[in-house]
Amino acid sequence: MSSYARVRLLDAPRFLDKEYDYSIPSALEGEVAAGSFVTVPFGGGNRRHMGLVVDIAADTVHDAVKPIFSVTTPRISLTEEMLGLVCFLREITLCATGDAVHAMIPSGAFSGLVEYYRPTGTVPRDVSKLSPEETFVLSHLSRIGGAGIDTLSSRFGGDVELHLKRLLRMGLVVREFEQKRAMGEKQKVTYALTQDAKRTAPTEGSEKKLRLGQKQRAALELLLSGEQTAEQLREAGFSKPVLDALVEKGLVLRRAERVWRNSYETVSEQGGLSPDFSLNEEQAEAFATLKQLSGDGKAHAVLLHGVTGSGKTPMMLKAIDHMLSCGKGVIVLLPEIALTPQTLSIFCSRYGRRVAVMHSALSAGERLDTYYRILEGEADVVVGTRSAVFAPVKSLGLIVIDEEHEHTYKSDMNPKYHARDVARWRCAKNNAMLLLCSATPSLESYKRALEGRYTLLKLKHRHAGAKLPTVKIADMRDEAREGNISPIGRELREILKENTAAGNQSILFLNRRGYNHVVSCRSCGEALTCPSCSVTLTYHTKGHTYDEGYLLCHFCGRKKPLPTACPSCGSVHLARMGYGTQRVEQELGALLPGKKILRMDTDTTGARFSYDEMLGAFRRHEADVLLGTQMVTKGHDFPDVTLVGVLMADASLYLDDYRAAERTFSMLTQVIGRAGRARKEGIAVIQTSNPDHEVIRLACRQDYEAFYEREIRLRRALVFPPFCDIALLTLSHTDERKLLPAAKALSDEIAGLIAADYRDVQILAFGPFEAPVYRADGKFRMRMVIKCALNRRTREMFGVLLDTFGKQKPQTPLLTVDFNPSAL
DNA sequence: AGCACGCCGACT
DNA sequence: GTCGGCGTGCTC
Repeated sequence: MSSYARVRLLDAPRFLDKEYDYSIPSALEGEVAAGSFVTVPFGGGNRRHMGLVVDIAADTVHDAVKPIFSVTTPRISLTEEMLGLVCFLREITLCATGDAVHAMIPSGAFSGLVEYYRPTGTVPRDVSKLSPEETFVLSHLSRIGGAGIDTLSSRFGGDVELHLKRLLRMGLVVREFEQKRAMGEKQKVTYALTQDAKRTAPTEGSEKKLRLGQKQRAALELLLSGEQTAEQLREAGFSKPVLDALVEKGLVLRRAERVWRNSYETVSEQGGLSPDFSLNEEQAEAFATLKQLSGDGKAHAVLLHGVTGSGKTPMMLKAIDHMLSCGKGVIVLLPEIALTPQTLSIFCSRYGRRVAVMHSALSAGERLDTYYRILEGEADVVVGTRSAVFAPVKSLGLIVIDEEHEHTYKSDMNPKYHARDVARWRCAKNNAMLLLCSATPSLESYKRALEGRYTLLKLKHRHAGAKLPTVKIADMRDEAREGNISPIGRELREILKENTAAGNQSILFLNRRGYNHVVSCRSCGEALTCPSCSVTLTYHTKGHTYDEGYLLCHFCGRKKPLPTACPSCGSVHLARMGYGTQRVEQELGALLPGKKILRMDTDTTGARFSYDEMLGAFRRHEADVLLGTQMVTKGHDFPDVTLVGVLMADASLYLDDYRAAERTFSMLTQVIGRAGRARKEGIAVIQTSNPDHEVIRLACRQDYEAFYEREIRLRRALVFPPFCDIALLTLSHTDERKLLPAAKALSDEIAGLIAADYRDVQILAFGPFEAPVYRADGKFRMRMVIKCALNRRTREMFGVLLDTFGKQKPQTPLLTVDFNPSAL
């Protein structure tokens, strides 16, 4: 009884991403199931492609069915849940199957196929037909017996492909596709003396009999003090042959055990919470509800809305404890910026080796090991960033999303998924609980909670009697009128001086890096912009001298020296204006002589843990002022911080994004919550040119409910999410002239679809217009913003759009679709 | 995407 | 006559 495998290709563009039927050769019978990864012949040339078996069928409607080549090694395969998730991801993000799989499986699990060329050995009939280069390539291949495309092109340059094509056609070489070797397991090798060796004390005397060399004897002496790892021995100058000889002589035992590459093993055990902390009344009540919900074996979504400092972390830990005690696995998602050793130590000290950490800085090997540890059930508490939502946790019982409103949970690369959507799907599949935590929930989640689709739990009181800081709004318009151009206003200046003099710490927040925000020409008024992006360049100082700086594009990261003359009019009078963290740092130095100022932004936290080291130093009171961007708003309690200053509270208020108010509110609420968490009374100074703006006032009062009411009314009136969905269509190309006709065609195509096959789909289309950053990294971008209600039909329509635009000839602008993007 | 098939111009 | 241009169409 034969059966067929329904296969989707992993390395195919979207329009080829369909199910293809393949027969299962008898050699592979029983080896192929839904979820298996296989290689299959595809296309006229029967090129080998990687595929995912999505189903096994008893028959096929096709008459010419090809057989599967092989099952990939190692035999990694997707569970039913993961297979379902691949399909779900593909449908909701319109990505290709391959993109979905790569988001879920570490790339080291099975590396792709390598193109491999081998000489056939046939003698060319007519040598004169070969070009000198072709002869050269062929003779090289004959000499070494075959080579991969990578080595060939690095040896002969990019043109090899052409030469190889000719050689291929003449039948002088064949092309094969071999599977790259998957990443190996890491082993820890230790050496120890055998019982025998210990008994006979092989130091003096015995070496003559055994004919030990000097090195070998020294190695034995070292091992007398106890077992040593291969690494330690190598450092002590004992190479592998020396040790092998001792093993051979039966004096030393070599032991190899598999180790997991776990970069967080060394994380210090300094968790901030004692293992058996207790919940306060409010928390206990909320936890009781959680426990009760999880008891019915159904899927639930809970929104935990707690004011800043209300102790959401203890709640989270109790929920995790409970799930683990029920034998369930847990995933905890944190924003990238919050995934610090301090945070991790909370989990690692509590759950020890059961914890697996997943984030973008892991090496391929670490990622693979982590994946297997989870797969094998060794780790059942997964802590990580966005992509950890795909962790193959066994019997998943809980997914926690901390700081639920953070936009980092939305991926802006393929597949453009939102971790919240994936989490919801997985919880529904597993009858698990989704726990969303935030002091300032996203409007979308809060609306769902009010509608009863999520269970809403509130923590209204700050923990341990900590009080909210006194909030002062400093009107910067007064300062400007008086001619004060300093970024630090008078009021903040005074309070800062007092606070520092009293030995207290302060945090200053400014969401702008660099020294000067813009450099513009005094003669023609032109501002300097990045040559490949339409973004003004920021002036950064180097070291301590103001004039030895450079220009940096914050969009593409390009650096260039400050020109001596204006590129558009030639004038030498270039003015550096506006301010960033570097300039504020300098001003603080002058304002607070002898005090230590710590600047924290992407420029000062390049290395992997320096961010955390800085936070640690600040916590140990090694600095008086912490000045920085976004980063200072996150992180943990600083008990000695009694002053928080926000330098440009309205900077983010007038971005042309419908979420500008939400972002500003959330950011201000969190910064203000930084001050006065402990017993000490705190002050927050909010500098703004819009002191009467409602969003700023509400944030100062930490009044989320009022903010929600205000904002949701606006969204409803203007029809913005959560009252609709937004599809962002982007056309990009290096040639600006190609963009306009393509934009027109896109707009027409949409109109055509809406008028014909998709008459049932309601949309509101805006554009095409230039993207806010029209030119980025050398490419020009036109956009359309489409308001719609996302459902199967709407997505299908956008899918059709992607297919028609993807199928066009090359040289035509690329279309991408992003549903509910994190930024407009 | 790749690779076939297919139908026109300019070269030994 | 053949080699090679890239237009069109298919891939289980």
